[in-house]
Amino acid sequence: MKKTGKKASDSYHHGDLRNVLLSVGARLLEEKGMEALSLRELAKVAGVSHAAPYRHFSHKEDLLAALAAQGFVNLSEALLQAKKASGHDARRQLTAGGRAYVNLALRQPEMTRLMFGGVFRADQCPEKLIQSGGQAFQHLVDIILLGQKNGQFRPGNPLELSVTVWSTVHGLFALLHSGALGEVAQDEKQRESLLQTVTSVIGEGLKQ
Amino acid sequence: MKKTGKKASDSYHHGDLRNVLLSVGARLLEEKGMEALSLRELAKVAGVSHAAPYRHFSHKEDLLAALAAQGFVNLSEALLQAKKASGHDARRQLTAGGRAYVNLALRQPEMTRLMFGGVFRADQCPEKLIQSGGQAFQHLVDIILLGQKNGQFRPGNPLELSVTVWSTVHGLFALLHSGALGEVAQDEKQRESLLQTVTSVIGEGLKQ
DNA sequence: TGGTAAATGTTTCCGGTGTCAACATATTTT
DNA sequence: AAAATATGTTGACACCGGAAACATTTACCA
Repeated sequence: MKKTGKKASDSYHHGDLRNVLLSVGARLLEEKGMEALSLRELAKVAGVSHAAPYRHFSHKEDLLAALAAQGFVNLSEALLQAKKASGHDARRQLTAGGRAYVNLALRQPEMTRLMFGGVFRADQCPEKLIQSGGQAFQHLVDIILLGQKNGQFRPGNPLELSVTVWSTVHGLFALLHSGALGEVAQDEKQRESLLQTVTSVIGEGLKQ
Repeated sequence: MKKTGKKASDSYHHGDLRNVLLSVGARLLEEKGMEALSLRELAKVAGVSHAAPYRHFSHKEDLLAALAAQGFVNLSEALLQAKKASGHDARRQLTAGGRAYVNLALRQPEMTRLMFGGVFRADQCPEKLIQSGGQAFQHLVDIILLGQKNGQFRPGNPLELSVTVWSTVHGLFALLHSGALGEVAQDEKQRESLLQTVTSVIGEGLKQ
């Protein structure tokens, strides 16, 4: 077994294949879309034989799950960033987080589709995924808890309120990206106005 | 060309293949999931050769789009039904519609995933789809307009408010079905409580 | 240090899939 | 009835996910 994570010579052993597959996979995912991503092409781009990925991922869904887990980590970081930049006002944290979510999702629609698109059946969802997803969710719950302590938000089950907010923000992305909203989704200005309305409604609804 | 839509003899020509493909396709879609639905299996179940579907759908996505369009029609009907059963109170119409949406979506998750999952790229989304989707959306807009006329809902762009509501409801389904909510999604009681919270927050947020 | 077990990559093979082209048959139109 | 058109069939192709058998490199231990 290797220890140093460096690379072997140029020949038989790749040396860092798993990570390369993940990063190349993330790129191809956005480029070609979830359903068009093939392990064989991925292997070819990574410069390796078509069966090599199976040494690192037992099947395709395994690779997809690993990609999604990374996506949740990135989302988590984006939310944390937004929260930090918004002082101690829960409502401002919330709108900042919502904006960060939608922006990130629109920049990586295929990744987001993978994360929340129901690709992984709930009953056999990999543990790693649930865990990294839960961590991202926790940031939202924290905001709700802060707002309730401040008296900015209504009382009530904070988990349910968090899900409400998440639903709205994620639904907004889903509708924007599904094409169901037609031209609205394309125009930056209209999108911004829409986001404003959505956060306003949710903000008012959370007030106590 | 046939005219009567009846069936030909048992042999060469099927007589009603397009409709059969659609109905069998809808069933297989729910059973096996969107990504596992294959035209070849569909043809086999329909009792026809593997290339026959291509006489009715130019490619697989075409068949999927036709299925999704039918899904929008069904959604439209469900929303209309809910609206009719709720008198002239906009807020009651809204919660009834939301409940109808989530219930229908949970009963046909794969269909809903197909409709809103971003499978069809917005720029080349079939016209038929946009149209039938828009029709379902209109029912929601009507409710908002009614509420604004009644003074029950805040003023503002009704399209944006409609999108806000739709986002929340659809996002709730997406999260429930994605597995991101873990056990919550399985328990009928918790789900009901969640739906209650969501509609309450949205309802409050829409008040003027 | 040397030798062996484990890890990792390759080749080969299989069944299944979307799609096309060439062909066959039924239906509609003239 | 003949011709045109719609609809179904057969066969081919390239690609895919995945398993099995084989090759090579690396890690570990006596």
